[in-house]
Amino acid sequence: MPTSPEYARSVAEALKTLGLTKYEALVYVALLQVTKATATEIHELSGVPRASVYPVLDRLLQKNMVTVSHTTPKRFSATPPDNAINTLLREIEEKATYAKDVLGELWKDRTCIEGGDQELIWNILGDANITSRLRDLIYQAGNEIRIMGNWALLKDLREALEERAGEIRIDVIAEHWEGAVPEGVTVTTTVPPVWHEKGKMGERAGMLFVDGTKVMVAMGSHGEAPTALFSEAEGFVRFFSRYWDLIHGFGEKK
Amino acid sequence: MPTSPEYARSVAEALKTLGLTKYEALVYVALLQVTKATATEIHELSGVPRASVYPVLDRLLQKNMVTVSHTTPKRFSATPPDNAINTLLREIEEKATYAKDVLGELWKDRTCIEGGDQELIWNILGDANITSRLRDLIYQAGNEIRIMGNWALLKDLREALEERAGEIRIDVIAEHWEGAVPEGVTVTTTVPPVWHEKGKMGERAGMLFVDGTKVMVAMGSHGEAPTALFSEAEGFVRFFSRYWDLIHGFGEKK
DNA sequence: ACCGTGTTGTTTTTGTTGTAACAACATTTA
DNA sequence: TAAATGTTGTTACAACAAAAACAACACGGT
Repeated sequence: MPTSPEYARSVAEALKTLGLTKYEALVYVALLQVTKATATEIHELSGVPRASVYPVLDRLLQKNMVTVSHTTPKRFSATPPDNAINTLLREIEEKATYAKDVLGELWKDRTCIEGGDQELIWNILGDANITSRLRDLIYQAGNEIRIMGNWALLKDLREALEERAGEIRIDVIAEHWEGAVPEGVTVTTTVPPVWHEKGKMGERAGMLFVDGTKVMVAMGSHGEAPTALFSEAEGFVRFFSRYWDLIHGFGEKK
Repeated sequence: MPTSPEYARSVAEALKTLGLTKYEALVYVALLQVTKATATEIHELSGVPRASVYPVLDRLLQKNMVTVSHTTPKRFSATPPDNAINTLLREIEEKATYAKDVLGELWKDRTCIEGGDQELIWNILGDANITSRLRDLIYQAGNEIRIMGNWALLKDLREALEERAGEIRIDVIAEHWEGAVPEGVTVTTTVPPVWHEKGKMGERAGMLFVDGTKVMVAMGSHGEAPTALFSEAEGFVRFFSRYWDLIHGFGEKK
């Protein structure tokens, strides 16, 4: 039984995303809590069946998470978590850059299907994903950014906006702005548009124009999982562009 | 069928270490090669059974690797690999730091079993793991480093050695040294000790002393998987220390 | 009525999880 | 010294869960 309280579960979960199995996680965590142990001790400490301990330790050896001393009986010892996890992580990051390389190539010369995809409206699901997409759009903007939204949405984009502030024109419409306004950014405060009133304040809501050709709109979830829309469709862009101008008329420069 | 040749397999492998399943990888790679596609097209492109495409796309949607357009039929589009993979990676790295935190705490106050583990000799398996361990030892050295080895072993440690060069005393014994010798490092060249002659030259071989109390010896694999030994056992340390002095007598400062 | 889409089950397969049995060895006991 | 006991390391295999592969069907549009 791990002396640790509830951490056990969440840590095991974390280790699993790093590529370990449940048993591997259990054994490693158990082994961390002593300086060394025999297979049987590990079995008692971790709750993993004794017979299963051996193959598990083999795999952990390959992964450089434990070391073995060839005495009788064999003794095992955990490598310090910092080293062990960094090793795992390096492996993963390596694969990641490789995948990025190859897939990036593949993607560059993808075949352009006729019926232009620019006319479609794409959905992005999930809060984190929406923020992530907005950030990407900001970083990849060519010459102009216009963004309007509540603070819940804007606060996670400050960093990205600041970084682009020097390079391209950035206009912001917000109910308010907390902290310093970055150099090169124009902030217009105005009465809350529709999406600010809507119930829960914590929900991200707003819209982002990039280069006058792309729009992303986050609408706040109506009970469902949060969803945002992205499009380069002309009608879609024009509609929200009008809306922007309308609101902009009300606002006051800051 | 993916238009790509043999990459397909290795990329799928890489994506799996990032937490995707086989189907998820296949679908994503297929979808990358076109600007957009319906479920049926994805099925044809990827070889994944049509019925399975839907749940797979759902999961990819959650992971922000594809977007959906709610037309009839639904259209799907891959998010650019850079963004997609970074999102995956961030998730994993987050878990990793969490695990490091919690496990680091756990490890700090592990219960010290009697029969001192310092008297044991520990085995480290695998080439990468050996290098990684050597590096860790170098970074964590308190006041002195002595290292002797062939170039195959030394060349991967240059960086680590350079970093510590200013802070602590470092002595190196090598058959030769390529490139500039870092400031603060003493290199002694000498005739190749036993392990240099042994057959294959590419194999890492050598020994590392840290603070006069810890030794790690990499012996070159005799057919088996490469193995290194680590110990703080007094007899073990003394034995190799003598050996060091012996070799050192032959060498010439450089 | 027909075709393709999207959905719902069910079977097969794979890999992990869990149990049982056993040979090799060391230690104790007679 | 030899038998008895207990532990270690291995092997085989049952149980289970998740993913993969297949089959069937309701629905909407033509």
